[in-house]
Amino acid sequence: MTAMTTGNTSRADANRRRILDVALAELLRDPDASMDQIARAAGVVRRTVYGHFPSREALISTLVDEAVQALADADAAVRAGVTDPAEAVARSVLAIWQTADRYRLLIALAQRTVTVQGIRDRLAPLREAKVRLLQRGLDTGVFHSPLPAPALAYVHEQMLFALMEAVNDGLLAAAEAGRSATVAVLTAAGVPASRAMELVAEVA
Amino acid sequence: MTAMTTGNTSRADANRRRILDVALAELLRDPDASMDQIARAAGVVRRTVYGHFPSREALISTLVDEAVQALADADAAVRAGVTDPAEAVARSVLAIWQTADRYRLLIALAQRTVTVQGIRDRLAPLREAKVRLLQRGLDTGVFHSPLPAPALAYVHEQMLFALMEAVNDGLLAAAEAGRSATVAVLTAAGVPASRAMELVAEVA
DNA sequence: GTGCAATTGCACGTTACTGTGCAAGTCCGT
DNA sequence: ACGGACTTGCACAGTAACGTGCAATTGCAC
Repeated sequence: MTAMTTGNTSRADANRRRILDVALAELLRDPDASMDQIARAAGVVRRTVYGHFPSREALISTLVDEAVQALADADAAVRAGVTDPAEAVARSVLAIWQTADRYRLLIALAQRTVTVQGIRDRLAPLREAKVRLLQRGLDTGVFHSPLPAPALAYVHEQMLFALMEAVNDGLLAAAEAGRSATVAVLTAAGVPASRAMELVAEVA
Repeated sequence: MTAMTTGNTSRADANRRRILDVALAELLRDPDASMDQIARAAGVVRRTVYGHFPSREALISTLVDEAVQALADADAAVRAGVTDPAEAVARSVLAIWQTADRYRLLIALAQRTVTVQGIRDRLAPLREAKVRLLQRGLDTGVFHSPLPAPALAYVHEQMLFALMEAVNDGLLAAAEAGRSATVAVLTAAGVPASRAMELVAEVA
């Protein structure tokens, strides 16, 4: 197991990649999944995982980094000069939905975790941007809610969580899920269902 | 430690009660809280907890039973001959909000848990009732959503979760939280914000 | 104030997981 | 078919938690 630190052989890279993918799935299913569970699920022995990641912490940290990156990218795509808050939210939700699993991991870990110090911190910029967006919508009367913007942001986060769960449990068709989720989120922000559907049709 | 099984002395009862209360709080904070953490938080030694509950499993199970009971009671109060689905939902949310912590424990444990077999089962009747209620609202046009009733039920659950979190984090005034939450949930079901506020004012 | 239940303190045995070391494989490019 | 990167298998030490037994102690109730 000596090397692997230089890691440039394709075989090792493929394994590393598979371990990360499987780890994401396993940790989603059970946030306390052991290294052995993850390794076996990846078709590899525990010892091999330690060849790629020095510790469980490091593995999860890598996962979190990738997730934050994916989210930031998705978010950047939204910020492309959209002025209407409702449209911005619509685009944002649709974008996030694409990286649903990673988003979900982040939220799940950020909710309750001493595990990786600073998930909340790394998510903070995104959260704040979202809050500002919602605030603007509330101020301009595009959104209507008795909730302050930060609370509404929490609600949106958890709604997406709920809808991913619903897809997992077969309660919601995966094909339609993204659009449904977007309409649901807009509706929760007080946008009339009719207007929400218009927007989604227009954006998607 | 011999006895305690007969448990009728007030001291033991008080301890048992306190352990349960503290355990609820600790498990809410960290679903993986150890028996030692719980015991210490309850101002008691680990060994004493085992005097009251034969196992961690049993302790949690008791907590779940109490929570389900509290929820069922709250739900029963709602079913008192209310025909309008929107009003029923409003009453339901307000009632559940009263037992927020317990509800939250249930959802948190039910989401991810091999721990106690059958939390989902024990919650199933309540979930189904909720789904039927939502379905009726969708059918009669009181609610509007692209989501099927079961998915909407998930969303409502998670919304409450998010709002409790928001209260915890000081983003939402505790005094107003119940009413705000109710309006938010109704809004998410596609009830216009104005109508939702009317309803809440009327019910509360 | 005394008695008995309840609590404590401590010492176990058990299980499960993490992270590491090392020797023996296995796979792939060349 | 050779060599080196990668993987496996196994063994190990360290840690943390569960659940239990027992003797000593505390504190209510009467």
